[in-house]
Amino acid sequence: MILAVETATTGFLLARLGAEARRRWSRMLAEHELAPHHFAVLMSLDTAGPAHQQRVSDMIGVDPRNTVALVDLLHRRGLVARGVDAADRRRTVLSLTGPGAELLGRLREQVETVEAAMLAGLPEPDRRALHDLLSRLAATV
Amino acid sequence: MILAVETATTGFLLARLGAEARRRWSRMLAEHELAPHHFAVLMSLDTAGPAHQQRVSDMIGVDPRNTVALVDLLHRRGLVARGVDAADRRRTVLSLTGPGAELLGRLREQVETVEAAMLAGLPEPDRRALHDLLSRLAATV
DNA sequence: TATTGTTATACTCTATAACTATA
DNA sequence: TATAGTTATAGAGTATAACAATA
Repeated sequence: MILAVETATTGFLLARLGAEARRRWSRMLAEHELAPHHFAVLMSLDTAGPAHQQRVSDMIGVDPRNTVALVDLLHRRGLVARGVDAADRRRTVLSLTGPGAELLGRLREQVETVEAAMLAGLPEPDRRALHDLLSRLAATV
Repeated sequence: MILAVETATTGFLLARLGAEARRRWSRMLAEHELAPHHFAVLMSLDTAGPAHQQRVSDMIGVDPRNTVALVDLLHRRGLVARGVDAADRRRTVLSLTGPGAELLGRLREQVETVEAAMLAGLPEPDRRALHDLLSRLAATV
């Protein structure tokens, strides 16, 4: 894959490689009849613990109105539970169910395999450096 | 914007930040009635010089069939020229027109402003390191 | 009055299938 | 037979507007 690397901006490279990562996730997750965003919801709940729907939306970068359908599907499949926050009854508290956590574990392995293939062209120290830089940028954006 | 940074994979961070970069590009380019991919086509032609449509597709990561409409719009606006490759008449050679190059120059400035804002949370040496790592990864994927 | 979640909807982006013209 | 470009179209993803319940 040849890219306009010489004059490409950082944002362009992020968008370009992000789309590629998404495509690879997509193909893998399709076997489980899930989209990348569904996996992102599961992953964010595993990281943050039970969280309000809006918090989840922020974490995965999906607008709250588009998060509704994502959660609906996961809820129908029994992978996440919906609860009402007693302190603020407007809020829905999402949490991983047992089956949700179990599936997430298996998905994570497959995702790591797919990503390893995509990042294989970069030596290990550089892969770690890239991950670190992306994490720090993500925390500020 | 809080992110599931701790357990996020590199691919997730790429997709997440790539989508954010695309959103910011989008808002800026909308003033010129262009989409991110249109700008990417202009940028790739500026980098590679006259190029076959399929080469452009590879560079910007858009499927050739979806590139057709992108080029149609740019061609209608007189920003890119379509020519036929004499050596292989199946091929369309795309090139920047004068107005295309002129508009690209102005767009590039605005894009750089938008991206600077997104990357502001990262110190300059890290921004350079990130750009370098992304470039090298892009060359291998 | 502001915020959380929600619906309906329109729009954009991406992918599946198949055609044409050249090679 | 294979490849470059194209069309049509369905599906997935995203954004605009507005609403009900609660704060």
